[in-house]
Amino acid sequence: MTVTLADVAARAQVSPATVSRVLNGNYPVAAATRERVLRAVDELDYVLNGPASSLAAATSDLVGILVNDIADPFFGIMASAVQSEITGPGGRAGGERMAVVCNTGGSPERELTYLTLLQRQRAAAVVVTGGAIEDATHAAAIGGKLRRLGEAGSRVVLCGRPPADDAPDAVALTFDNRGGGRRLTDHLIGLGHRRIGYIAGPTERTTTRHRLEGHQEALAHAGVPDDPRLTLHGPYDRRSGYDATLELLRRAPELTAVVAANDTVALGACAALRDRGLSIPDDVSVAGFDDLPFSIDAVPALTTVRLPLYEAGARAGRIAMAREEEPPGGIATVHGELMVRGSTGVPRKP
Amino acid sequence: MTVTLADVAARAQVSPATVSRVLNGNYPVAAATRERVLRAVDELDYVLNGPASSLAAATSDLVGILVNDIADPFFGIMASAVQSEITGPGGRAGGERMAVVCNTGGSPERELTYLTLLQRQRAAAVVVTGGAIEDATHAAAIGGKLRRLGEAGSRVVLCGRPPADDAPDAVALTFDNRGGGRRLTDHLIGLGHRRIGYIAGPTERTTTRHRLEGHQEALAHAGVPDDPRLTLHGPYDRRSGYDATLELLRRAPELTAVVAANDTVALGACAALRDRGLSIPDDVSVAGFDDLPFSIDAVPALTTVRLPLYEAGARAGRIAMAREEEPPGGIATVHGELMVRGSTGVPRKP
DNA sequence: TCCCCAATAGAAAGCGCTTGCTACGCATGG
DNA sequence: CCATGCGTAGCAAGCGCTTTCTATTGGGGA
Repeated sequence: MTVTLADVAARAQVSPATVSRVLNGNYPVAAATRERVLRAVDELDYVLNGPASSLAAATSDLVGILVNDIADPFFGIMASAVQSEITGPGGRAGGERMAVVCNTGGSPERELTYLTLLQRQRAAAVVVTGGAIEDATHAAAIGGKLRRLGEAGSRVVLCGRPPADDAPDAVALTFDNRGGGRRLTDHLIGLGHRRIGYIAGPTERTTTRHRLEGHQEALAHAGVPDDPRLTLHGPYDRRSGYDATLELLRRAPELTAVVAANDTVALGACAALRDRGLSIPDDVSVAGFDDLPFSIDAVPALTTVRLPLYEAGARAGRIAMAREEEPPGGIATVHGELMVRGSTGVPRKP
Repeated sequence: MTVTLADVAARAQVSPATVSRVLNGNYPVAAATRERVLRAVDELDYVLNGPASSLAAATSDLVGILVNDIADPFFGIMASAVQSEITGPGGRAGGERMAVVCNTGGSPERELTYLTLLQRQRAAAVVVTGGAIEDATHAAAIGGKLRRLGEAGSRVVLCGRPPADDAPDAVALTFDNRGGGRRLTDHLIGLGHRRIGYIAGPTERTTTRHRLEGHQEALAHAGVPDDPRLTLHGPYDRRSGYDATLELLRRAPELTAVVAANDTVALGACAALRDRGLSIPDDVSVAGFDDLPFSIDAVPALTTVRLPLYEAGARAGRIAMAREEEPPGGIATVHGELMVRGSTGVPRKP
């Protein structure tokens, strides 16, 4: 029914071995023979059987990319970058690799499930994006899985996630969330803000904690008291920003600035302020994090910390494909850049 | 080195066949035996070899999702929806399926390459999103590929793309782009607009053509002359909206409304208008298409046509998994909903 | 009591490919 | 003129799993 290597071999009057070698191009085959084989492939419309090939060769062309949420451009951009780098020469059988983008929803269980699935597929490499869950049990489970993946021959790269203790051979490209958070709040304090609300991400995530720590570091450095009532946690979505802003306004009407966990949350914060009739930045300044594409189109444009998501993803992809050297020690820090725009300004209130 | 089925079998004191049956759960195995096998699996930390399994069973757990651009939420949302539906019970070996999100960049060549790769992997199903290229050669090539995929046992579902002539068995969930475009421009005409600029997407794409046709239909219906100088083509990005708006303003300063090919383009249009000191909607109304999450946060909020991307993707996923019946004739039209918001209003100009 | 069938486990034949090793030429050098 | 060696091609042994067919039970109806 389906055309197999043997059919092609028969048609080209060579052995299956020769056909395989022509297709993989890693063994000398006389030009005339190759020609004949290629013609037969074409005439029969032959398509290699991936599973059979992977089984025999004990490797596959699959590259896994774990993301928390594909629908979120934060992850979409990284995934797109990884993907753009993993395709190309160097692969077996056609040189094309396939990216498997796996949506974990941020759940460690699903993360684990997908890692097992990738291990099952003998993935050539795995890129894990997004912050880690801060739970010893989960961290150990995932770290162990990553280690075993590495041992089984998959290259493991963490992108935007701190190094995993249990997977020492995994390369980590870590975002400097703490430093970015620090600079953002430094900027606000520099403008004169003293009462600053902070809408953090979900608890128990490294990203959330690091950004918040940067914020607190800035407050401490400037001698501004850190009122715990001004820090709220919530998911990384617009709604959370909206609700939290309303709550902050209730708790501290004298607030002059709101720092959001990321740009999406910041957009929600802006909407809440507008609905309350407050002007940005005259009444309240707003700052985000990530600098996603839409942030510049907010009105006023959002002050934020730009994370080079595409560049980081591309680098992760290259490292995963061994086309770029690993950073020394397997760890590199990716810094963000403060983008000062219209949404932050000097506080008008006394 | 790596643990195999045979190792598990040895440890559980059963035959490999039994282990396989326990894992696949499609053959009666006594509870005690199953128990013993499962324990051995656990103790040995066994992970099934996917390629071997796929080879022997002649099917795989992979589901391909083709998108033009993962970084674009339009596709991200659909991909995420498809993914959420393909996972779950009914699958072999653990019941987990893997979504392979493939970034085609809108190029028919890459589309073809990925389809071949999926065929190679014996994908269980393939969901193709996004508009088709209107080129007879490419359409035939892709249609033929889809047909062969179908013949090889993969279920093929088109999501947001018109039916492919060459792949009659592919299910198609088509967006009513023409109707949406029609309603959008009807709305503007109803407000009193007569000079309406249209920033279309790239030429030769069904999506572009259909939306534009809807616009023209509305103009014709209202007896408004269709000035070809007011229609510009460009990619589906912000930049295109920005540049095209400037150009439209140059060509027709008396313009009172701009319809953009999608929300991202509309955001660019808004930015251009703001930079020109024009107010929205008093000087110029702006409308988008898709209703992506950020559209409501534009200032003023964007009038647009909401496409139920998540619902459509989810449905495509279910159909791909044969968990939902195919629409009659294999074709269903998904309608958009006009969302009237602040970015459109009665024209102020005479 | 005996036979037959349902329930369960095993043996073994592949699935389609890769690859180490072997075999065959033919040109070259001693 | 024969030994040497390089350049190609073929043989055949798996890779690890699934699944058909067969074997072995134990139990219930006749």
